[in-house]
Amino acid sequence: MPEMNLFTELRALVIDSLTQMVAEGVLPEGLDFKNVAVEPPRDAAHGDMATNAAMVLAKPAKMKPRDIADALAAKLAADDRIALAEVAGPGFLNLRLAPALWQGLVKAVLEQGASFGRSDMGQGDKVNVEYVSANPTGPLHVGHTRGAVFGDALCSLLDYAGFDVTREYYINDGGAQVDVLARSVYLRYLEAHGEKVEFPDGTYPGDYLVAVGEDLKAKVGDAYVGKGEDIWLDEVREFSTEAMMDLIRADLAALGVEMDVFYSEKSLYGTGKIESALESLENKGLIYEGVLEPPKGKMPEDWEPREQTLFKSTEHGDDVDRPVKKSDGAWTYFAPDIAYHYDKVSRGYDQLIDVFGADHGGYVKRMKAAVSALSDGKVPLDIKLTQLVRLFKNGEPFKMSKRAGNFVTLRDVVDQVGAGVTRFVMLTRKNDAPLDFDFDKVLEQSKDNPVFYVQYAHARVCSVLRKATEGGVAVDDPTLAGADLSKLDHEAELAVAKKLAEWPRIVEIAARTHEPHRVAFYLYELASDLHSLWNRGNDLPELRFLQEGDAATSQAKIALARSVAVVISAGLGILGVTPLEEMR
RNA sequence: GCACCCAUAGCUCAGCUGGAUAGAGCGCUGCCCUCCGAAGGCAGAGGUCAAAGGUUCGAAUCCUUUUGGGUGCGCCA
Repeated sequence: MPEMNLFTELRALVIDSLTQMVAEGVLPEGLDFKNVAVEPPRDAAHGDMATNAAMVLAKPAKMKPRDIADALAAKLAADDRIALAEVAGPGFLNLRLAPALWQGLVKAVLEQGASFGRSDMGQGDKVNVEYVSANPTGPLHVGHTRGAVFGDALCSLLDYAGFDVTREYYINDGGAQVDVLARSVYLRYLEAHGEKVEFPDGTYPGDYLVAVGEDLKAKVGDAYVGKGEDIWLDEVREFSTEAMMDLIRADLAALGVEMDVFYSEKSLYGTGKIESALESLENKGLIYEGVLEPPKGKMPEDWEPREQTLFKSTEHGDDVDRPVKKSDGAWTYFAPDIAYHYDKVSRGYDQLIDVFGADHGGYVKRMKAAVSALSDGKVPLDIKLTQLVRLFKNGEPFKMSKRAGNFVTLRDVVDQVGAGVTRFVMLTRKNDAPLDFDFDKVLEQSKDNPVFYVQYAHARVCSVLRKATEGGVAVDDPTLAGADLSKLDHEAELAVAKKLAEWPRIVEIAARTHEPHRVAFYLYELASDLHSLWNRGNDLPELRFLQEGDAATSQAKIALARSVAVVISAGLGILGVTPLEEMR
């Protein structure tokens, strides 16, 4: 496959050179090169890339770092890709690369287009990412929105990095909350029949159920009026959860999120799935009857010791063992969760990822313990927690009472600022850090608004392409890729190429750490570099992308600009944001 | 009480497998532009990376303890 990751390419060169040095007797046999890194130095004055090889190997080779570095530098300098190799500091080897390498990189971007930066690190491994999984009791709110955006971007990122990804939603349709939903809908149904109803505590008073009550009336007429729960509960529950899932699917669609699998919790009951999952644990000797100690320091008021069926999760890293059956013999919520993850493991995934809200942090250990036990430690489960979203409007906290049922919904946000802006902003913070979302600021057209700044860079490039075309200069990608890129020799231009070179590396780091926000930050930096070059064109006309009357030079410079747009477009694609071609 | 997450510039936050003089935006200070390649540009000041120990050639990053904040803690999902 076509790869243009200069960092891995250069690392391979360094390793080759070290291997040669071993063969020549300069270095002793049996060295481990695993920790040898080739990275961009923090300070550009230190060159284009730096390697720590000499320092890492000094101890095992029983040599001075300086001596290793000198020998390695001499070897590397012989390669025509290396313009300069010099030893610095405690033993760093700083490399300056030949301009042709950077020019070749621009060409590679244009040739590979959207797949420049794709990685095969995933090796086609099957990954299941469960996200959103909101209770089917109402529309999605802002908290869900962050989880949805994060999970979806993570999936795209993993796909881009060569994993085989399944996007999955777990429908909590098996617990008491769907009974509450059913009763709430029933009240709306009575209301649709002209009855005056009140919503007691413990029901959902939200307006969004009015239409569901009316739909129910349209379907069954007055068949349930004046009847007891035993008559209507099952039917109404099913009718209502389906209605809610339709609502949720539509919410997700508005955000541009499409799931591959919706997995029903209810389907685990009465089908033997929970039983067989627990049997699997039982066979490993991890199920027993016992009494838990009360939590210290926070004694529940109605605590009394009870014997329960427990999962020995402490054997797999949990703090205490967890009950899987209530004292009345019914399953706890944890039991279907175990069965669900057992099912995921059984479906042959190499890796599982769960995206939860931060308020579920307490379940991380027990879920990991369960998956570890169920898969005999073979399937890793990573759980990503998304922190709160704090809403603002014009710098003022934007509060709504959830109790009243008028919480801020995903729709509220998307309708006001658009799906693209919503998605990008939700990814401008690490998943485990709280996020401030200001309805006004995210639409601001200025440098401190990353969404705008990145889109603006893309739009600017498109504008140049349009102008060039108007001026009769061919700017299709094949033509640009074939341009004389040796004309790109200005330090300011090479700086942009160097930033482009980081893209494949960013993809791999972000994919490995499961942190899509790194893509958003990188795009901001790339956009910033483009704007910086653009601005320098104000003072130095020779840095302008369009060179009047010189098609060849224009094409070389536009090739660089176009490369930036290609990478921005690819990056935004991962984030699920559509790049803009103009912003007037 | 216990567990998990967090603590980086005045503010909001990045910071890769541990790597060199810790970065960005805002704000502040100074200079420049009034162009239409636009929704400003350039430069500067600003840091005990919460504290203390430890590991290491090297720590914001890993380990331990402490302080301060958030979340959660048997029959709610």
